[in-house]
Amino acid sequence: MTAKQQAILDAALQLFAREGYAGTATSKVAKTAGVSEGLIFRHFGNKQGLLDAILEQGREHAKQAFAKVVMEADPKKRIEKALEVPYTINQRDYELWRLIYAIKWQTQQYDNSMYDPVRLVLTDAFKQLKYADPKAETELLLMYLDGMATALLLHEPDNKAAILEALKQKYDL
Amino acid sequence: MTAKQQAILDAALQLFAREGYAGTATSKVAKTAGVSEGLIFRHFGNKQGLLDAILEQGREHAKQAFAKVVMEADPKKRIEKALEVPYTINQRDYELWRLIYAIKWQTQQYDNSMYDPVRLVLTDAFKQLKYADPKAETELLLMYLDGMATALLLHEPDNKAAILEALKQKYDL
DNA sequence: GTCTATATATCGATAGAC
DNA sequence: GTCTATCGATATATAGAC
Repeated sequence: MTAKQQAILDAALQLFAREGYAGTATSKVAKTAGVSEGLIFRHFGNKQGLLDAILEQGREHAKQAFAKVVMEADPKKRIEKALEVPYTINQRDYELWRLIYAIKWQTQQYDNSMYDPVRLVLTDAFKQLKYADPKAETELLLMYLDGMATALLLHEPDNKAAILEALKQKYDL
Repeated sequence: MTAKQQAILDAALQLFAREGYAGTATSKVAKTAGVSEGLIFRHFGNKQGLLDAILEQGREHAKQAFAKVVMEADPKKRIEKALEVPYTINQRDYELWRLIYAIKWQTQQYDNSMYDPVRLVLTDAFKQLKYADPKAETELLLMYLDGMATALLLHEPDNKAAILEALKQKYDL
């Protein structure tokens, strides 16, 4: 990975996240990165290849974010760690996450199976804690995470901590 | 509103929702609607005007969806009605909502103040019910709604009803 | 209101030199 | 690895006839 390659990725991430994938011209990516337009195609094949390279980094981030949840043995602590996941996202990765969230609304590019390992361990936790419908509880919790992440990425509420507290209370945490 | 005008709006909504605003050519909208391309610009000025016309309809839908929540006098019933809002969306309006949700990730086009009247009445409800932090509870509930709407629009979970039940339980409903 | 024809700019992508 | 130059296709938008 050369410096110019990384510059292209950085510029593309920033522009794709802010103005959309289709809304961003490769010429603009090149100009922002300070490289020639041809270089983009030399390194990434085509525009889609450039997006794929960025999203691949994103998948790694997601895996890392949920690793602590999956590894937690205690069911109660596992749920608590899951609720905290959106808050563990580093601010400097926000643009990457905004792109991921924007892309999922684009044509059938949404891969929901990514969260299946998390589903498994959460359902198990709710089962151990004798919840009436562990599967429904899991989906509900994932929905909350989605809503919370959306709020953080789009309008950063000023009472973040209080919201998390109110949520934890609903799970007796 | 002539028949062809409506045909343009219908085609644009479908295509913008499925392939994105920037990703959809006006020529494709014209072809799908069965009209000439020039007619689009005659009626809507430019491509952005076409999008605005669609989103204006969307704002009306949103207002209608939350009307029953705002009008409910009983605080407990008000919260219940709010939780049910995503389920009241008609399936044939899904494309419109998908477009709205996709657009909100595009450059600062997100207008969060739209929900301010709902915020007001929900905070009031939580206050009446003696919740510890009514404002945090309101934001939390709105996040739930966002996550739930996302789930319904993107992958329609098979246990919708059970999820709503699990959620209602958390508010003693 | 609607269509055909066209202007003009920009798009993604390639070729070839260094 | 990187740049310059350029291609053909397609984009938004306009003009003028009916």
